[in-house]
Formats: sequence, C-alpha cells, structure tokens
Amino acid sequence: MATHCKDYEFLQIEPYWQTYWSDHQSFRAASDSTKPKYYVLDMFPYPSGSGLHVGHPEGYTATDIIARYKRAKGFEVLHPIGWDAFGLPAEQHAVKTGTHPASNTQNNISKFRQQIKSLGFSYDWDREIDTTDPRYLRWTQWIFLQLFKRGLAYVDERPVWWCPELRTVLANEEIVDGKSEVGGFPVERRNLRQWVLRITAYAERLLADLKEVDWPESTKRMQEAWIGRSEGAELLFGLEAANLGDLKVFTTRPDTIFGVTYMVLAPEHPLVAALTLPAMRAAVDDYRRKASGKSDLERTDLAKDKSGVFTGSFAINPANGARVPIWVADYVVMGYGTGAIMAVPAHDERDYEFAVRYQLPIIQVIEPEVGSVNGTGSHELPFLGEGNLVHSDGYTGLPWQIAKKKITEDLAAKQRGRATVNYKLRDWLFSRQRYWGEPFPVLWISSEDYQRCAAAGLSALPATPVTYRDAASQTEWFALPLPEQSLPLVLPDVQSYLPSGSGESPLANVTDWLEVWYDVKTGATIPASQPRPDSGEWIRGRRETNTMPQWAGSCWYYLRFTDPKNEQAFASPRALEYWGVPDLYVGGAEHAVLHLLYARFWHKVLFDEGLVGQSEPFRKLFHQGIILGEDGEKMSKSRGNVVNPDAIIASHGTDTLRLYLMFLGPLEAMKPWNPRGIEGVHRFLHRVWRLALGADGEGNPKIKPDTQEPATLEKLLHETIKKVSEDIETLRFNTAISQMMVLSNAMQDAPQLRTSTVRTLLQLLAPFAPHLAEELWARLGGQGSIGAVPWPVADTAKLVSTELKIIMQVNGKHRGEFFVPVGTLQDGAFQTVQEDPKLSSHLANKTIKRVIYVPGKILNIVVE
RNA sequence: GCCCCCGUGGCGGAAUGGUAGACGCUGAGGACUUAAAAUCCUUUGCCUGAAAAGGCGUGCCGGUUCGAGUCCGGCCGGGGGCACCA
Repeated sequence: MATHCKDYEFLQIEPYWQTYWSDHQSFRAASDSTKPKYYVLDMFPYPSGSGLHVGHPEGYTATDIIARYKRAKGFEVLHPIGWDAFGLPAEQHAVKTGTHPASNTQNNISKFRQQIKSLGFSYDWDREIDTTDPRYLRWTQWIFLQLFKRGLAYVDERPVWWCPELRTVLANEEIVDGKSEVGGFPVERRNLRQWVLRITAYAERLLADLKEVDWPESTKRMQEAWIGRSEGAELLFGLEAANLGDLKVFTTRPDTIFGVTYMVLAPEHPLVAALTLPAMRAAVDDYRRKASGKSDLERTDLAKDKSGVFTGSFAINPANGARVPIWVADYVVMGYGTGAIMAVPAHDERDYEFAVRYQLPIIQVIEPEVGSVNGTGSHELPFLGEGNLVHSDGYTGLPWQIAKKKITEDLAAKQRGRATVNYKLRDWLFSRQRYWGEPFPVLWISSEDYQRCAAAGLSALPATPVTYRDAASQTEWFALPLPEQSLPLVLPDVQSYLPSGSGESPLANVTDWLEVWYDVKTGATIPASQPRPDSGEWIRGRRETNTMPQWAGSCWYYLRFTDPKNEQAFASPRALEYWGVPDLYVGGAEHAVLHLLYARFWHKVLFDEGLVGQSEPFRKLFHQGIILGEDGEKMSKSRGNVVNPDAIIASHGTDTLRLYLMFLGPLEAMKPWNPRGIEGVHRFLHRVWRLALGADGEGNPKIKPDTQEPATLEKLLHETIKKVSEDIETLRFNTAISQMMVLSNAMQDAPQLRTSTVRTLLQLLAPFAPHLAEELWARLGGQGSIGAVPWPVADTAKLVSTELKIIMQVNGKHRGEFFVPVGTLQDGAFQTVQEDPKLSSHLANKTIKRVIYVPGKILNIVVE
C-alpha cells in the first residue's frame, strides 16, 4: 500500500495509483447494482494524429471530478470513453500513404488511450468503444435500417459541394468561407445522388422538447434558430397565362397582401421558363446562368446589391385582383418555402431595397398606431413594426395580427391559400462519397425483384419504396435493406483510396464487392462474377457506394456505453433501463447545433420504436470553455502556442495539471493558459503533502487522533465541506479549489490537527487530485481507496456562530464594523453603535432619518 | 444587419442587491543559506497622509434603491452564433 517516497514524487505516485485502480477495477460500472445510477459522459474525441492538447483534459477533468464525487456519494457511476474514429483526416492519410485508414486510426487511438490513461481519469475501460469497429458499426447500420423502415431515409439528386482537390463531397458545415474546412481548397456545386434523412419530420418535436432539457440557454436558442420555425401561409396567386395554373408563395405576413406590388421567383423555380416572354428570354436566361454559377457565398456577398430581371408575365392578387409583375431574383432561394414570394416593399426591407432599385411601386398597408408606445405615427418605410391595416379593402383598421388570421382564413375559404408552418431546417444530407465510413446496408435491385421481395414479405420495407433512376441507363433501381443477420456490412479492401473521379467513392471500383448475387432467403451474397447458384432465390444487386458521414457513429454512442459488448442488440433493455441516458453531458459548444440535433433526432426515432425510454438523450448539458494559448490566442500549431499535457505531467504531475485546469476560471469560460499560474497549484499540493507528512515521510507529528482544535478551524472545516460539495454539484470547481486552499492555509497555521480533519481535507481533494489523495490517505492509515469512502457531510451545528459581524454604514457607505450576539435586533445593534465612541462619532451632529438593519449583515443609518 | 454572451487590480479570477478585489500568480521587503533554489513571514487597486484616517474606484452616461459590480435604459469595446429563410 502506497509508495515510500519521502517527498512528493508525483512521477512515482501517479503511475502507482493508476495501476492500483486498474488492478482493483475501481471504476467498473456494474449494471446489476442496487445503488442509484449516475451516468456522466464526455463528448468522445476524434483520435487525431496530433494527440491530446490541454483542451481535451479540461472537460474530461470536470466529468472525472463529478464521477469520483458521485461514487463517494453512493452512486453506481457510469463514466465511459471511446473513439469517434471515422473521419476525413484518416482517409486523407490513407490516400497519401496507401495504407489502410484503419491502421492509422488504431495508431492514433493507442496514442490517445495512453495519454488519457496517464491523466488518471476514472473511466471504465472495459466499456471502451470505437465507431469503426465492425461490432459497433453493425448497430449503426442497424439503426439506419430502422430509419429506413420508417420512411425516414430516401435518395435524391442533390446539388452538393464538391471539392476537386479532396475529390469528395462536403457538407455545408465542412465549408468555411467558401473553402473546404480541411485544407482550405476551393469547392464547386455538383448534382449527385445522395442519401437524405427526413429530420424535418421531427422539426416540431425537436423544437418543442427543448423545453424539457437542462441546457445552456444559448445552445437552446441556437437550436431554435437552426430549426427556424415560422408561422404563415401558402397563398395561391393566379397567373395571367391561366394555362400555367397558379403561383404558390409562402409568406409570414398574409396581412400585407394588399401591399403586394410584384412577385419574385427564385432563379431555379420551375415556372420561370414558362413565364418568361420571348422578349425577355435572353435577359432571364442570362440571369439564371449567372445565378447558377454563383456559390451561396457569392450570393450572400452581393446581399447589399440586389439584382433581378422582369419575366414579362403577371400574376393576379387573390385579395384584390391586382395585376402584379413577376420578377426573377436570386434574393429568393429555392430551398425555402415555395421558392416564390409576394413582395411587399412597404413592409419588408429586402423587398423595399429591390423596389427602390427597379422603381417598383410601394404601397403602405400597415400604419403604426399614433400615440401608442411603439407607434410614433411616422410613415418612414419600410415599416416593420406593429400597427393597423390601411388601404386594405374590408380589413382596414384591423390590428395586423388579427388581419393576418382573418385574411388567411378568407383566402382559405376561397381555396386560395392555407395557414402553414415553415422551417429553416432542411433534411439531413447523410452520405459521403468516401471510403472511410459505415457502408449503407442496402442493395440496389431491379423493380421486378423488388416487387417479388415485397410480396414475399422478406425484409422490413418502407411504405414507399426508395428508388432512383440512373440517368445513363434509364433504369430505375429500388433500395432493398439487408436483413439484420447479414450485418455488419464491412468495408472491402481497395486498391486505392482515391475516390473514383466520377464522384463515387472508391468502393465503386471494387467490382466483386459491388456487383453481387444476393439470396433473398438467407441474406447471403457472392460476387456477381461467379455463376448464379442453382439453389436458393438469388437476385442481382448492386451495393451502395456511398458511406455514412462521421456524425452517424456519434448519434447513438451514449447508448452503446450502457452495454458495449452486446451482440444481440445495440444494448439490452435491462442495461437501457438501468443506465438510461446520461445525467450529465459535457463537451464543446462547437457541437451546439449539429451533433446534438442529429443525436436528438435519432434518439426520438428509437423512442418511437419503443427501444429507449426517454424522448431526449441529454437531460443536462454543459459546455466547457476553450483554453487559449499564453498569448490569449486560440491554440494552434502555426502560432506555436500549443500546450502539450504530456509535458506538464512530466514536469508537475497530472494532479497539478488537473487542478490547474479547474482553477483557471469558470469551466464554461474562455481562458488563457498561464505557465506561472500552474506553480501556484503545484505549491498547494506540496503544502498538503507536508501538512500530512513530516520530512521523514511518516505522519506529520502535529496530527493527533484526538486533539483540541480551535473552534474557528472546526467551523472552517465544515464550511469547506459544504462549499466544496455544492461547488462540485454546480460545476464551479475554481471556487471549490480556492476554498480548499483557504482551509489548508488555516490548517498549516494550527499548532495541532485532528487526524479526522486531515482525512476530510484529503477526501474533498480526492476528486480533483486523486493520486495525491490516495497516497496520503494510505500513509495516514486509511483503509482501501479513498474514493470508496463515503463523502463527508457538513455538520450544520458546527456552522452556526454565536457572534456576528455587522457592517455599519452611514448613507450606504462603509464606516466601521462591530460584533453582536446572534439574534440581536435592530435596537440592540443601534445601541451598540451609540455606545462605541468611534462608531457613534460618524453620527455626531447628524439628524437620523432612518435606520435599516439586515440581521447579521448591515446596519445602515440614513442621516441628513 | 439580426440574436446571444461578456467588460472587476499588473495578470487569472471571487463576490444570494449588503465590507469590491476571496484564492492564486506577479512585484516589493525580510528570515533561513557561504550562495542560490526551495520554503516561510510581511506587503501589494489608485490618490492624499508620517500615521490615524479620508477620498476615488467594477468600460462610459443616466436611472431605480437606505444601499448597485449585481437590477433598468442608452452608448462604447470584445467574443460567439445566424445571415437575403420571405
């Protein structure tokens, strides 16, 4: 038990206790425990080639403190770690070196694992998972099949960002300032066949259920904004060319319909060609060509300078029969609403700007209420505020909200519109043309074969088949899900990791994997190059060459941790029932929208399937802040301000690193690294060492099992127990540490110390600096691991004082202080002041107007 | 442009509307030492003052209150998110 070093030799002590914990399985999370459970989760890392930087241990230390604290509080704690190991860098490395991305990935994982282990976190390493492991990705594929079955996955030609340099498709979020996020290469638009997940079907619930979670308000707001719900109406405008039918627009302001002076179609709108008159054709075609060549970025760059062309056609306003010109302009986008708008320049900034530029009429139909708080009566346009309708036959005088409802209803009654809700949230582009990702467990088969499979009821098929038409061969393909028993579908080896230049992944070149005979009875496949077997029901199929994006594995990993080795299910109902979902989830704010939204979506699908018991995956969420470099800038290799945790562990020990990371400031704050500050906490740990042990390495002689301590120290001890406990619960670790410093300073000054006092300090310190705490605990005769000892409880009887310090103020200014017995009333306190010549001197020659007494705190005397 | 968060000593930061600056770093002085490191003690917001004490002070301006770093309004500065979403 324990090392024998006389000094604080952290390089001996830390590995010793890490081995001890590992040997004793100190952090094993038992699923059959009778204790209440606590599940605390870190956002698992992508094991990059550059290894850990100090930002990683910041969040991990926080959760480790919570985990160790909750164990001491009697909880069965699940505190796992794993690897979000699919990712573009590994694939790029493979392209460069020709080695399989799995080998590079495993090297990186080993490095991360070793680094994380040296930090002494109390993870249950038996539950380590790796998203690229076939035993894991099998269930990622399985969950995809559940989405597929429910009609939440489909295939569509989508204009996607194509990066010629990376030879891959990028998601919007992988593009920064019009360049690829990785490498900074130029990107362009290309239409490619993509898998898309119908997250929009869950938009309403994803929005509504934000009310149920304990998350940072800013994160909830970001998700709300991302989902972007807006209530309005779809309205039908007739067309002068009646044979073309109606023009459908979406608007949030049906109440302004009498102010419509023109219509705008997005350049990609399907009616543009038909509505363009011959005289306008050249200009419109030219405009559309230019618009299609523009990236989204260029379009937004030109936001200040709106442009458009007139088609020559007119629409008919369903409210008043007015003839309205139809324009094409790229400030209207095809992807939102109907891709067409009614323009009301008097009450919309964008329409106003456009109308001014092209000298289109502007009709005001909302007027601010004169004399009201909001309304000044001024008619400056565009007017976006509250008000009543004007120039709106039959509605004039109505407040706009009422008019909005009424006009929508009236148009609906005439079959000219209906109230609708629109979302900014788009369906989720769920495929990548890459090698290093989960293959889709789907086969493309012919229409006839699909009909046969459907008739035989052999697979769980969606209500509507997922199909696509191959442009070259004009064949329609049907997506057949693989049966559960043939999962996992693993990646085949490839000759080259370079994408096939056509936009398909390298998998398109692996003919024997790609083109197969498939036995619908057994789910078996053999290469199509072999003869079709005689027995069984073999059909021809082509595998999907797309792979899933990196998000897939991280959408459900928190569930796998509850039962990571299960081969029958993604997790057993029993494990899911006991562990449920994380009680606390800690990770960076950079995942505030996408990862958290995607995971919530999948979780809700699993909830709808009856597979999980909660509608939300992450009840409580916390974002740790970013640690900046010494220079106050973001840490980056190019700036040369990166702090490597390995170096700190070697020079100061991991307990010091952990403590310092928590002492820097509030966990959520962005804060710079200060190499001198670390000496302060290191000194603190040295002081604790010397407090416990003498120079000989034996117990400090001033510690006695039963000795008299000053009452003030006893009180401070219990105050510290209370504050440290509360601060851990609220993740305010910096103030918890400073309180322990206050206590240890007082203990250092005390001539005698009770053994129990020292032990309690060690217990409070144990979640923060576990190695040192274990060592000193053992040296002072403690039994077993300090982490297993029940957490100390503050004795409230020890917290009360008999005497209170009262601040004396005159007109709110601090003028002195005095002591009174507990329970002293205002008169008593005032009398004390009057009897004290020094205090009462402040009242000389003054008229006392009022006295305010806050018992135990303030006596404020208001004088004239 | 819109939405959100944040501005406190030389530095990181602390403060249920109630002593602003806890705790730590840095600096200064001292003890120990042949010397240095380490350690320990004192001190460290600014101004006046020998001291006692007093005045000023939480980005700026105003307000509410007996009392404001904290609440309200307006500005200035920094950070994050969204970005023609009709």
